[in-house]
Amino acid sequence: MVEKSRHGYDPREVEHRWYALWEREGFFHADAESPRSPYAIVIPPPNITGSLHMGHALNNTLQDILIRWQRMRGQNSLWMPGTDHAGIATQNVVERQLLAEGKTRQEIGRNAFVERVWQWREESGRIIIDQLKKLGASCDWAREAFTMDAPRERAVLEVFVRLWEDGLLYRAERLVNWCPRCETALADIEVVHEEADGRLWYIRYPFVGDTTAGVVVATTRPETMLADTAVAVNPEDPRYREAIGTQVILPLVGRKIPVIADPYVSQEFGTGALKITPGHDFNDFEIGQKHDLQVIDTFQPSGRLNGKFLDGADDQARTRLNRYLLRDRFEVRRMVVEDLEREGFLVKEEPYRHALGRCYRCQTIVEPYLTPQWFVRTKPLAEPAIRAVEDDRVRIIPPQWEKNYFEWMHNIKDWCISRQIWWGHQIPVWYCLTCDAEHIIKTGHAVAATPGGGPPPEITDWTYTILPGAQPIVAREKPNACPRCASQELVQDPDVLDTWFSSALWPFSTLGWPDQTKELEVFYPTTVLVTAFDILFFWVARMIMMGLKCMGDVPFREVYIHALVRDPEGQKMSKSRGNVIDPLVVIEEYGADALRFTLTALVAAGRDIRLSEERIEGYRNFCNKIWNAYRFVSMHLGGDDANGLREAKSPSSADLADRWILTRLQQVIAAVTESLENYRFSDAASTIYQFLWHEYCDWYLELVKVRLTTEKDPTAVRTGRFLLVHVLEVALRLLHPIMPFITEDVCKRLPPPKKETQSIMVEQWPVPDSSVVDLEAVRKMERVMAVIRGIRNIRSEVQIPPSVWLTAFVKVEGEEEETLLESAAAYIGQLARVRELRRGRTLEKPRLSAVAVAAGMEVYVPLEGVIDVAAEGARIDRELEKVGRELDRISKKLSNAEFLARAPAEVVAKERESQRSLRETQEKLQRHLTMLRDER
RNA sequence: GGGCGAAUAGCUCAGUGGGAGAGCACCUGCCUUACAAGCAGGGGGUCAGAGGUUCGAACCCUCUUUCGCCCACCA
Repeated sequence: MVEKSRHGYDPREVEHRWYALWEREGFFHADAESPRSPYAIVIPPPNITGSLHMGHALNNTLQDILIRWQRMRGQNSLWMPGTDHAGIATQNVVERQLLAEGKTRQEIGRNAFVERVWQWREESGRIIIDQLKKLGASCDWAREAFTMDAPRERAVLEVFVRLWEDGLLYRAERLVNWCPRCETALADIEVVHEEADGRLWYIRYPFVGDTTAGVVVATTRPETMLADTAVAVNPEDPRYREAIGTQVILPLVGRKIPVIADPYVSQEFGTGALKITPGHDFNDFEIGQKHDLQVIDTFQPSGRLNGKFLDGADDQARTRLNRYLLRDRFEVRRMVVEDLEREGFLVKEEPYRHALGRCYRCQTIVEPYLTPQWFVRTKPLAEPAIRAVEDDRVRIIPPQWEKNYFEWMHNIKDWCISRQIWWGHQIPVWYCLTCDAEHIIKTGHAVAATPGGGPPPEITDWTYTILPGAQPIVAREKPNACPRCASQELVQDPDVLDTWFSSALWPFSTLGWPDQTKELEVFYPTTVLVTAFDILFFWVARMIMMGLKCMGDVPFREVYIHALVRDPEGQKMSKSRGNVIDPLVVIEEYGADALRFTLTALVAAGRDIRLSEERIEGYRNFCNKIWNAYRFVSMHLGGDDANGLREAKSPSSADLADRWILTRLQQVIAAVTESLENYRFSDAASTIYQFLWHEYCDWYLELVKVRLTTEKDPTAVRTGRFLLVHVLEVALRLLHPIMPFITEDVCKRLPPPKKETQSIMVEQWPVPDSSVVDLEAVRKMERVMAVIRGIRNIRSEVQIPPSVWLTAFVKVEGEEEETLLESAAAYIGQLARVRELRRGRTLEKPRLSAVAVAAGMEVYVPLEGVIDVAAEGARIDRELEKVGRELDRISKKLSNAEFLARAPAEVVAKERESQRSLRETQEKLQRHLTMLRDER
């Protein structure tokens, strides 16, 4: 085991050292004043709560590949980095911390809480940046931005004010998705719908005149009945024709509510009668508006019941229902069902599977909730954004995602951008306490409790609740006085903006907007955006809308959408499933290069990646292969110093192997370049893998060995040495964007000697040199390889050990073939271990010889004297007997019913497998035996 | 309910009109002086099923089956 690691590549020390050098030398920096043409990518800013997961690793590897590649191509390559304040997510993290200390955010107050989040951000919020560096990301760190730093804050406020001025913002009381745990509104796409097992309860609402009869409604949320204000049926429904226009009694509460007719109600579902709760259901709200129904909102922000459902209840009901007060909605659900059953209103209940909406941050079941919120009118923004993609001003790759984009954009709803949390950009809107006195409720919070009944606690935190109808004063900064009444008593809207609002501005806010910076002029629109599909609507669509609105141009010309990383079973990686492969652990064990290469090799557009550790190990071995190829090269450079190698400026040679590898190299350069141009990352990776391992190492190194050990001509030897270095060096440059560390390390070690501060990352991207392309040499070399394979094949079939040198005959058809074999004789000799290679047009097949066909040529290997035919025959006989016995044993086992019944499936499968492979061996031995007998 | 995608070797996947491929796993032989994290050789597929177009189909069309994802207010 100790032996094994002796010649292994150790990434740990190497990666850290080279990254530090790149950063120190400023290789990541893009200068806006540079005359080179721009290539820009803005990073999808990771959340400050985050720690690098495989999704980040993939996403940032792909961006880094593009950035490094374009930088080598001479572009002014800017990778704009930064992090996202992640409003709700971050607030939740800090709230949990507080909770562990036995405190709540309300207790410490808004200012102290926000300060605490900033403090947390200072300590933990930059972890992910260090992790990106471990991955090798070549971001322009000097430009690092944060969605809540001062320049971004300025951009956010500016956009808000402009949208307001253009009539694209409004504040209105609407039913919104509400998370009772986060106690905030959510945008529609922040609700995750998930199928779940629930129940459907059937409840009878008695008629006012005849309480023995009534209308039966079906509901999945019986607790909402407390706020019902009608029952609706379909106007066409014959069952309810009589009931329409009458009144029913709301069970438990005793309120009288009308039976109304609305075509929305389906006759097929449930009983065909629908309870209407405009305060707690989106559809019911609309029906309520149409029929002018009262809206009762009987939940508190936390999802507990307030007393509004008691309005209109009789005294008796009041007394009984008081116990629902301040209880959680699900607890009330149980109580309501119980009470309904006891009082005979519950007709039946049945299991029912339906979709539940959950908060995308905390998975709590959301409630439709009536509150005043800020909305962006999205239709006018969406139209130009749709056109931009239609016109290919933004190209989505792969294009199948366009359909999703259009689908969503065409059906876009107004975007609720206000959140009732504290961590975020506070909305730049003020209200006048004087003019709007009746629309503002002021609540005081005692920040510290007073122990032992001392003086009353000092109130330092005031909360203002802004009711619908208040007149907003929208401004970039706090106005000195109310423009209407000149009062100086102004209060700011307590809400903060949706995190995604600031994300939507990212492509231009990071470049200095609203100032007219050089950076904006040079790098906007950015070249490409690289992201996973899951934030196409959250982020990509909104960036396009905001870019067009604020900059008058698209934020990026292309969007490359990649897949998600899953575990080997195709499951999403998650901590609760315990199937997470942590990229940092992988980097520690296998190196960032191996991880990057694995992700690159596996990424196929639009298809999820199933990542397994074995795969990473395989590509770690590739690193090792490169390392050992370098070791071989360096130990064979002999006395040729760097200058000697440099003299051979144009890599030309008359040698077949040289011309072959040089041609292949040019083809590989072209192929890798083309793959990257088309975002075919996995093609680029496998092309270079195949070339380095299976052509350069497996063949070219072996071919050159022949020359280095036997050739007398110093020029030929020198050319060989030069090409060993040259081909490896060019291949490393092609590989650098994918595997930045090992390529840097090996390149540094290859001659000519490099300065410490030199780096492969600023070397030129290779360009194919057509002057060295020789397709004929490739064809010829392939034939030579076929001959070598043919002989090796024979060796293996007849089990000739490598230590035995052979005579081989090749039957050729023409002079050309003869010349080819002549010139390649040394290669064939060495690689196939052939002492004597005879060739000719009239060769007779010698007695007792094995045959192979290689590229149309027949190859014979005489076995006389090579193997002892009699002994070999006897050996094969013995082997056959052994295999036969083993087969018998397995067959018996497999025909044993008891075994089949008892043994675990994998044991049976294993037995079958070994049966199959034994049969193969048997057949092969049989063939050899037959051959030996025939030849005799 | 609407939409999208997938089905190819034991596993993971590439392959878009003419040759069925790669990596891993498996079998055999080799510690051959760069590399056993390796080398050489080998076995293995009714390209989900059915029909159609074509001289020719894994590939194009239709249907079916199975799986995955996204969107959606039928209580």
